[in-house]
Amino acid sequence: MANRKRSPGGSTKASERLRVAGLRPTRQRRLLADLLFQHGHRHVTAELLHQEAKEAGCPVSLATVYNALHQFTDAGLLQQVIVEPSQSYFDTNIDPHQHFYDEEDGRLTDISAHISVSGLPQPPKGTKIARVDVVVRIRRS
Amino acid sequence: MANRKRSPGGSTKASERLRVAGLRPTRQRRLLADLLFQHGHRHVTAELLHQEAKEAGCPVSLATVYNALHQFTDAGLLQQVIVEPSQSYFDTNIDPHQHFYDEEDGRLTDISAHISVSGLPQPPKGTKIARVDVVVRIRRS
DNA sequence: TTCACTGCAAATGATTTGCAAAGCA
DNA sequence: TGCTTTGCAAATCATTTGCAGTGAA
Repeated sequence: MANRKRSPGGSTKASERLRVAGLRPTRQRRLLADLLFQHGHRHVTAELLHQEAKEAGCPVSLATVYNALHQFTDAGLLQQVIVEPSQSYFDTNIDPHQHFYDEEDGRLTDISAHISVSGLPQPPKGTKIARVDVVVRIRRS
Repeated sequence: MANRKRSPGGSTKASERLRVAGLRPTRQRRLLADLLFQHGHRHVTAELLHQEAKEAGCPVSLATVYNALHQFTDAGLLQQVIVEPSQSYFDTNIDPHQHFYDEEDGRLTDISAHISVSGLPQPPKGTKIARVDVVVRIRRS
């Protein structure tokens, strides 16, 4: 590994990101942030991330992974994607966008094309639209 | 109650619907079908339907409610709506349509307006689009 | 009579929680 | 040091399953 400069507190990219988000950059959170944000956009489940941490030689408790995923989401670093009952996905792409979801292999993919949804009615009175989720469910032909 | 004609087997509307769908019209399934289809379109959870059966004076085991909901769905009488991890909703409206979902009170509403989604890209090769789900998440202002 | 269906209770799987020990500021 | 965070194990919650008893054809 190349030596990487870091200040006494451990100011890597991940630490920076965490600090900005108002989260104390602990060892576990730094590792998870690295796994999540180091290589472009990703879609992960808690189980998967937990597994990756273990494989990275830095085991983190599953409970901590759950905590971190929710803290990251609350801090606006992640977005939760709901496509299955009984399993949560977290997306490192926090811009408004849509997904392909393959029900057969449980794989989630960002749709890069710009999709427009027209004809949306007014929301019921007393409410406003918080978000419009579009999930395109696909199957092997 | 008005007296309602029924053949020996119990040919109510519900029985008919079940028979057509290829499901044996048992007492429990008839009750659940009545609760579901008697009064226009509905969105129910297993827990809610179970509760309603109990209140109707015809308690049905929760396991049976789950079985029935899935059998009805497989038979094309219901559609499953996924808006929350950890809880399944079933919709008696099986036509393609979209939903408002209020995250605060967990209420699901059909969108009656015609929504069009344009700009959908080709699905990944080897796959085809099975369904496009649109969920408009709303919040109290 | 026979095979599908139901009900119960136990099993499951994802997620959460309580609490003592460990870690960052 | 003091307050936050972690890890473990136990608790929860929705859902599923195994299996013996029940019911529809």
